[in-house]
Amino acid sequence: MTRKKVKLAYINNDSSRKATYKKRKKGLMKKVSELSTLCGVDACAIIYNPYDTQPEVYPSPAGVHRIVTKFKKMPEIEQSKKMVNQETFLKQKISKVSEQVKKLKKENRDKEMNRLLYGNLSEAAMEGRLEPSKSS
Amino acid sequence: MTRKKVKLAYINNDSSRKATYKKRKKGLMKKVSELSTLCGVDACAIIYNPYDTQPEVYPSPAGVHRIVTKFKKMPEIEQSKKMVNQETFLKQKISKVSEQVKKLKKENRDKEMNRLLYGNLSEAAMEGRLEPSKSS
DNA sequence: TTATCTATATATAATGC
DNA sequence: TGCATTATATATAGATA
Repeated sequence: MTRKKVKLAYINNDSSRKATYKKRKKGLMKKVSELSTLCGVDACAIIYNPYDTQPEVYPSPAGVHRIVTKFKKMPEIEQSKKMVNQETFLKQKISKVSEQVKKLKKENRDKEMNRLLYGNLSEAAMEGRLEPSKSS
Repeated sequence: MTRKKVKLAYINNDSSRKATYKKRKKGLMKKVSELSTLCGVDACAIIYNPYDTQPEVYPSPAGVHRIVTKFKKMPEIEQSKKMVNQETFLKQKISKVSEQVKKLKKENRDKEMNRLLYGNLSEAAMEGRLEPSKSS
């Protein structure tokens, strides 16, 4: 049974989008609640869906108001410093991959050095790491 | 290696609380981002931690402001209707368990009826469903 | 439509560097 | 402190009732 492997894009099918929304909203609210409890932080979430004029909030309208008021008092420039968004995620992922690349390159250099010193070509060749560098 | 089984309560140990905060905040922001994308909803999150004066927000300060403004325009009573919080979670759990209890009771009645009609005591007894009702 | 059921995907606690 | 690993726990897509 193939169950998942969802691409991160707007779900066109109405019923499945709604179903996903319901499940994920519940999960999200639980996560916010857990973070608050475990780490003693003040957190809130507001979700507007197109099916409803009212937003769904955590922890409560009053709680949201209190946090929002705190937030509004802060100058926008200060707020930006701690912004967390998709761009940040992507950047994190990129730097992680870059690190891996660096590590692999070093590994290759070591292998190559080994080959030159001891003529141990077979092992490296087996691992497919010695393809001639194509003219790119 | 025993790895997890965390109770949902404030983590006293400073370093592990901070580590947990970092991980879970990241996960949470990702979840908000995914919900927005998958379901095309307008969502935001604000997290204040004690280690920092600035909150961490999704999707951006401007986005939060926009959503928050929408929220503020709404009368409080309307807001309450769609409140999702821990109380709601608990209520949901309770009603789910209540349903189970109802189902099991019905099952027991059926079993008992069967016994009376056909004298098929053994099966029901094996399943441990025929304990005498205690005076409670 | 809502609820339940599982196979899988994802998140994350503990650990070592 | 932060990052990487990995064993587990949790979330959830898809199917079914």
